[in-house]
Amino acid sequence: MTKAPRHDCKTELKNVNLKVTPARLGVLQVLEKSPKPLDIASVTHYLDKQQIKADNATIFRIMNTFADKGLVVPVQFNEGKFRYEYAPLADHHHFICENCGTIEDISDCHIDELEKEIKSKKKLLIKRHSLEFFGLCPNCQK
Amino acid sequence: MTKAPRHDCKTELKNVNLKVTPARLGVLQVLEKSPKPLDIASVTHYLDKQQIKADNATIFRIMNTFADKGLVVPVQFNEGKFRYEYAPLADHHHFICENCGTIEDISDCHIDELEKEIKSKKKLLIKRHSLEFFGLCPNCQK
DNA sequence: ATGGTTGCAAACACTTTGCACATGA
DNA sequence: TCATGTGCAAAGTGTTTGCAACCAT
Repeated sequence: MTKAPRHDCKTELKNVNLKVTPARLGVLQVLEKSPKPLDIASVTHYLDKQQIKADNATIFRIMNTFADKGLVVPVQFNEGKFRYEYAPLADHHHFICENCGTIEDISDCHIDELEKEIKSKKKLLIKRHSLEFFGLCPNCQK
Repeated sequence: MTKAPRHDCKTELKNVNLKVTPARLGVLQVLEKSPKPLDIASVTHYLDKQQIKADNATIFRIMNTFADKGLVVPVQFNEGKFRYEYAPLADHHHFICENCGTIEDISDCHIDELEKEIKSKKKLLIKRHSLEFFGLCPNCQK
């Protein structure tokens, strides 16, 4: 699998015809370094800490733009809100603790084979899938 | 002792210690007969047609109660709202057309094996999972 | 009789939008 | 410069909640 150049968010933005602004850079950076999908509140908090001033509406707009451009993937964990995951990191799945909300990565899912099977059976064009597991993490089982 | 019919909604409600009311019966009925998860608006619409008067807040409350009791499973298809599926029908998966919103059932997913694998590797207690495929249905590919 | 249910309205959380101003290329 | 991006405030959804009245058991 190919990896994007590591520290070049600017190029990444230019590649998809987006102007480089502080808010966009900040959002892209935090998403790239986050091991789990982030909600808007978390992104806002990160930008605050970085002294990057950005309205909530702007962050929503940025996320929607990024999603359109394929930079991020919106996901929902039955929380009633969206989270966003940096697209190149999005080819794995998640376990969500129903008690404390901890999110853990799950990989090694051979869904691809399943997708092929479905494609051949029905005439569906599958672009992506989401697979989440819900339950209790080790701590919350006690 | 008279034997209850198989799909007796009243009995189903009593079994989980819920009082039998017109709204609850209506909600349970429409969920049982629906081939796909329904959002609140659809349920409201159905109740209207059946001349069952019920406030939106009541329907939300009923859904949450049903979810607590395990009668229904809330699901999200990245639409920004919840849908609800009658639990006994919920052991399959879905394909959602990103263009027209059509929902199609997908079955024959052997995720169970995967779950076992994960359980043995990590100390996670998995209670359920959700698997959705997104893409274009036959009509929208044209 | 009484506790569980509901209607209503208000509050909430999340997300979108209109418009004027600011900014990157 | 000029199209694009942003801040602000307002509005739009979806969902929850407080409280009084209501109703199933």
